[in-house]
Amino acid sequence: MEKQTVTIYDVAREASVSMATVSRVVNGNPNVKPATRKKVLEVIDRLDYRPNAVARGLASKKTTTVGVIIPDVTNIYFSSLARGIDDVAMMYKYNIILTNSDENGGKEVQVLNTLMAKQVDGIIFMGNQVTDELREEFRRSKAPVVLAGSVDAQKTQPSVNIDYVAAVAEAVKSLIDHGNRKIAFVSGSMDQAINHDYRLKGYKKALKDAGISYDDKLVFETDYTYKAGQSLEPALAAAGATAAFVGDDELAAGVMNGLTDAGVSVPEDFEVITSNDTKLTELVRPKMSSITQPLYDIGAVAMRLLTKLMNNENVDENTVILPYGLMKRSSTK
Amino acid sequence: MEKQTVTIYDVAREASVSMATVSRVVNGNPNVKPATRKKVLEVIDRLDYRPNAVARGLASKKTTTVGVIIPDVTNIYFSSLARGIDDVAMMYKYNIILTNSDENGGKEVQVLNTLMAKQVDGIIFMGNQVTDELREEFRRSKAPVVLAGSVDAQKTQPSVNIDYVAAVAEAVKSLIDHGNRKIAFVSGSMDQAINHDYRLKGYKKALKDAGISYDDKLVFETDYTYKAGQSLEPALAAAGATAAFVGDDELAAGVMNGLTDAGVSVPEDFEVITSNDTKLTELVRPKMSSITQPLYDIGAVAMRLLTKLMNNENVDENTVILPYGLMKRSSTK
DNA sequence: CTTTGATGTGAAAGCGTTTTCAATCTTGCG
DNA sequence: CGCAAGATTGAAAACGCTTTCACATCAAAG
Repeated sequence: MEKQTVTIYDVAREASVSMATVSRVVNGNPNVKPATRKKVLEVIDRLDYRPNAVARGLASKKTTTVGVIIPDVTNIYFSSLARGIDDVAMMYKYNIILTNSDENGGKEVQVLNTLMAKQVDGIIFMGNQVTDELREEFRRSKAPVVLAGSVDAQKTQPSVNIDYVAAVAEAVKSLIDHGNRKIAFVSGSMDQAINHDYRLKGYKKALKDAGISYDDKLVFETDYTYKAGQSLEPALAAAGATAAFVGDDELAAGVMNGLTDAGVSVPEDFEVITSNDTKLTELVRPKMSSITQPLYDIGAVAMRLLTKLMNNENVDENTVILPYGLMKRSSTK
Repeated sequence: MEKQTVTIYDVAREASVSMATVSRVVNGNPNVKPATRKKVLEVIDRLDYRPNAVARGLASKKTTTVGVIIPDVTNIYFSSLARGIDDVAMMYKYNIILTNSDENGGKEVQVLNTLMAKQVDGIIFMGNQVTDELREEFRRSKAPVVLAGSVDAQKTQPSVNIDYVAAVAEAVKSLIDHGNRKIAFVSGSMDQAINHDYRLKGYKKALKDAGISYDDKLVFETDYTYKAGQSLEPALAAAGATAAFVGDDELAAGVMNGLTDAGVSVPEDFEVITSNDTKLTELVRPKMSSITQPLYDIGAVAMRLLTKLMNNENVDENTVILPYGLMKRSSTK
């Protein structure tokens, strides 16, 4: 006893009008006489008719769904963006197909292809390593692609970010202003544009402005995990660092706790400043000072931008830069 | 210059075979002569043909996408499940349409309807307040619905969980064993089945087993937020509690930090045990003791169960209970 | 009472696949 | 060599909706 689906045709028959008319009332097309509309609406209600979005998608070539590629939902930084994305997507009647990529190039390409096969109307990409292959896929896509909280050195795609260079420079400067000379730069893979082309650049700029020479012994390239941060203490000590700029909150929490566990007190003996201002900064003790970013908004604005692109509205600025700030909590003096 | 899409028909023409044959090779149907298959494959490659999943969905009545309703991606507990869901979904070639519900009944119903309109093949629901209306929608759905990490007192839907009653009872017992008599029960809304029908039941059981009488002054119904937990200290003190069982990790972190900030030392003066064993338990200091749950697996198993349901395979047990444990860290003696 | 320019409505052609069902080939065998 | 049983293929009908185009209707204008 498979449930019988009622189609637009059934409604048309019952209301003694054509499918076209039913389609019109369903889609809010104004060219329908009120009386007719009412009649159709009643039948729709009586039959509990629900339009089939797949058929609709095939006929109209619009699916009202967008693909979202995220490194890992489990990472609060990204899930915060995702939340912003989903909220405005819903606001504009879109749905989100969400897939985790682990920032794995091969997986990203594959996912991108299945998203395109599913005829998504647009794509939001998060991940900081836009390979040539990926770029090529973006280009081939008929659906617009916007990067959220993710940079591509070649700036070929629309994107929403903050000014990482300036933000990091400012954060590092604050550390310098507190008297630190040996400041560690702790972040993820240098293959990622955000680390290599932005954060590190900001770091170097701050050093240079203060007349401190750059020393790559102070640069720590690691995983974005709590554990990785936690086990960094010996290396940090060996390098003689007295402060650290960290590129991810979870990683920073690890660094800080590792330090604390080793008897180093933060911020007295060692200052830590992190990058993403997620909830985590408030959970740990001491609370972590951080660059602040409008996480939710980055996602929201990216999605909003995407809706414009999908509608072929013309947008004045393809790469939007949102404001950042610096929040002093207790992991810095 | 809109990109021209190549269809199955183009491939058929170029390969001088019928659409049916192309369809067969694309779908790996074995009834195709090897030579033909090769020829078609070559054309597909040359034309860079990519099947349109929407058309496929319409024709086959299968979309290979499942809907996932999540209270909030930003909550690590749920995003951990989501990660498990997505991974096995991908393993079985499904995609996930993810939507945040904020556990808001109205939104849930609405979302459920749009998911059904999009013809998802199945649905995974997270959220602990299955209203009658929701239950009715589930019933009406032709797509199977499984609950993940979420209970419905009426047990009408397939689900994957741990034994909350036993787990909480054990957790509370451990607190009792440490000499506590006044143990607070801190959790979310009592409207949620998981709190009212499971956790509280476990809590009462433990008390009863120990001959301690139940006192509803010790039950704190609040939001699942860090802030809510943090501001609970005065109330906890007023009630004379010396320990607390908390239903959510973020909330627990708030409780603990609130206590600490008020000069109460954990675990010496006050013990805290939490429920979800997310990353957060390790981030805070002291690290939080917790009930352990196979978060990722709950999601993964739920998705696996769903695949079976979608395939009409018959499953022996509709409600699967995964093992839990107790992890002693530093927030308990 | 005719003309005219909306305004409403319906017929039918897609949209790009899958899926019968029947037709056509091939084989193995006697 | 002839034939039944498979093995391969193709024709065409769905799938459920949107959209174009033409036709019918109607109120206002002349």
